[in-house]
Amino acid sequence: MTIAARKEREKEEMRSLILDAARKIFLEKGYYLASIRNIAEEIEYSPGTIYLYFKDKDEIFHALHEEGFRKMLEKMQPLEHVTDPFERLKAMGLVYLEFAKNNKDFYDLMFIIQAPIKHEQEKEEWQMGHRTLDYLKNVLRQCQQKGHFKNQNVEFLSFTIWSTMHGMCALYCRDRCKAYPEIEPMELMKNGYHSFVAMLEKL
Amino acid sequence: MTIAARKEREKEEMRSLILDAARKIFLEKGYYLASIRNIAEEIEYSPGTIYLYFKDKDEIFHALHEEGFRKMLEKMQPLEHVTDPFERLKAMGLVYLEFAKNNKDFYDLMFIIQAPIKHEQEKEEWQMGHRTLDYLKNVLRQCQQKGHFKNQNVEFLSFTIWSTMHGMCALYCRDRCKAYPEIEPMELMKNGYHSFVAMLEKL
DNA sequence: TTGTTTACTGAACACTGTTCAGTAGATTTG
DNA sequence: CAAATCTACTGAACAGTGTTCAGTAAACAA
Repeated sequence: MTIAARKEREKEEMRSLILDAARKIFLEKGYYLASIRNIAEEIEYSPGTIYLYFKDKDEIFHALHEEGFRKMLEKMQPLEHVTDPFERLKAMGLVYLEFAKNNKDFYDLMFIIQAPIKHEQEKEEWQMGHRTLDYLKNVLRQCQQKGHFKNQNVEFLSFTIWSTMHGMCALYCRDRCKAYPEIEPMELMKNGYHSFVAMLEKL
Repeated sequence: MTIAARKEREKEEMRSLILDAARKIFLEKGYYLASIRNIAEEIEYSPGTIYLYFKDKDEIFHALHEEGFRKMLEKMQPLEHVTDPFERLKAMGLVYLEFAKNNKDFYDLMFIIQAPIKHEQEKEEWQMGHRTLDYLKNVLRQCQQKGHFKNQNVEFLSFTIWSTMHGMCALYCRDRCKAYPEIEPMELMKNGYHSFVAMLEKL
């Protein structure tokens, strides 16, 4: 059994090796400019080898995609301990912004790049998305119980909030913040976020 | 002179022909999947011909990019006649949303896809962006004179508003509205926008 | 009619994702 | 231990990509 175990381990290690190289190349060049040959060269194997561990380029991409979501959810975990729902909502926004700042390329890969999506993968990823969105909606409902967002529909409000956060991060990732040459991108994001929180507070 | 004039005209016509085909292919497949050979086939010329009219694939892309901005600014023109600045601001948002809805692929091409940008092109496009952004900031300042947005910094507020609008459109273009399976995408956008306007009104 | 200019072609180059026959080495069997 | 099998890997091949450029045929000027 020890041999089979070792082989299993080696297989897992090889997958990691490929994924590490892929992460580097994908985050450097983006989906379309990253090539299998680049990744193969990085780990000093032939291109064909990669196909022994991943079905195609897309499967590698989606493995990284999932990794990104795990990374983000990890950062969100500690917020469970913030009891006041509005405070938790505000903290969630900051964590989101912070994640985009610290993992610019990951954010791009997770939320902006659209790689050809196979149906099986789609399901899994939507589950991830639904869970996150449901969490947001719950926080909003809790806020409503505390008197916030009177007469607001949680579905639409959650979309607005998601849009604003995503919009900021998308503009940041694609360097559109240059449109404000006088202001540091992160200062812009933080203060833009404060503007938005001010709106939420008065709503 | 008539011959030279005709040649000039023919050259212009050929450019248009290429651009028409390119628009079709680019909007169908996106930047990376659209190929010069596809475009050439569409107009029944050899691939080499296209390079007699455009420096490279990028130049074609940016010609379409510009076309998109002209299209959008055209839709914004009539809003000059809305005298109340806050009403104008609200109308601008709707026009923006409407544009993304009616020109989904164009919006994607204009605001989400990032093609390798050459420095010369960058300048022109930033001018476009700066002008639009300056216009937004001016409207916001006029709103402030009418009592809106007290104690708000126009720079940051404009970024927040831009982010929200772009966020909605980006989620729409990349089919993220599916996260709300019960709600029609455009209903989501319109109502999300109303949520946002409600916030702006109270700010 | 001859010479020149112009518009266009399509083969070539270096790249891409992906497949698959072939191989060298590790493992199992007799 | 030797022979057979099995496994992991290779790298050439295929059809595609953007781009270049020598060659050509038609339109124009002399």
